[in-house]
Amino acid sequence: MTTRFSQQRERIYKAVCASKEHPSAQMIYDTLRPELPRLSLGTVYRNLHQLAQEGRLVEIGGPTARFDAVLRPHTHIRCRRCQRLIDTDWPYDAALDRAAAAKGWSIQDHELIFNGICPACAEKNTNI
Amino acid sequence: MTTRFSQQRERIYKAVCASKEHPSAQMIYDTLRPELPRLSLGTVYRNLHQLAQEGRLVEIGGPTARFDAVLRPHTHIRCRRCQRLIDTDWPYDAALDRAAAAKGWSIQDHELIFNGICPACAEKNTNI
DNA sequence: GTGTGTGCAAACCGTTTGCAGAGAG
DNA sequence: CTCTCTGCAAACGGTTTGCACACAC
Repeated sequence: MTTRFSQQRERIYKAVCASKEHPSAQMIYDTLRPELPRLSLGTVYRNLHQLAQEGRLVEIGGPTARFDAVLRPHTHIRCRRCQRLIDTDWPYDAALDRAAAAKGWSIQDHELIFNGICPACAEKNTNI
Repeated sequence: MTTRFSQQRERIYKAVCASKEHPSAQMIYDTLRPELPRLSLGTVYRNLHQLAQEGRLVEIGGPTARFDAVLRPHTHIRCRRCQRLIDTDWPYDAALDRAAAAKGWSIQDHELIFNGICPACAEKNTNI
């Protein structure tokens, strides 16, 4: 039951912190593999979930999960072309949660994700 | 290239419209199977995507995709226990999109999903 | 008749899990 | 020594795809 220290867990945590883009499990795996050649993807998933459960990371839902070391609630922008996911400085509005707590639902939080095209993709590909 | 009429596509579209909860591909398949015993899940997926591309449906992202026949932008509440997904009457704030169009991103829209526990689940299971 | 749509099954991709062995305490 | 964590590989669930046939036009 007690959580022990593990080299892999710390490396995974640091990799999430170091990444500007909120990485997926696969991205972390790819990043760490050169340094930890025996690392397995299962270990990455297990540790990400444990870190999320401990509250050291936040999991951002989606077709493929992304992880975020910024714990304060905030909002994201996602690029529809390259799937890049970054923070907005648009503030998380806790008033929304209070207001939405109608209908008998108990609201815990909300996810606000803006969809669009990032500058890099817009430049690369003018049409379509 | 031209889109032809298909019995299945219309049934799938009507099934999404008829469902109060925003159904997943599997839900639609289960709903229609009794009436169309030869329907295949692949057909459901293909038609949902085509309907979304034609703008007759909207796809709501998530670990498993959900589909919505309400085209006007609006927001959702999701139950963390039973995964039920319903509409909020909380208005979609287009001002957010305009405001977020900083940093050179071209914002198309946003997804605002409240997470919480629905009344039914709250009643069933007081703890955990 | 031409070509899109369908059913079926296999493939695919992200994620989870069972197991035996390695490593932390 | 105990018990958690790891690597590996198999399994899993949602989704996509290749193929031959059916059906709309």
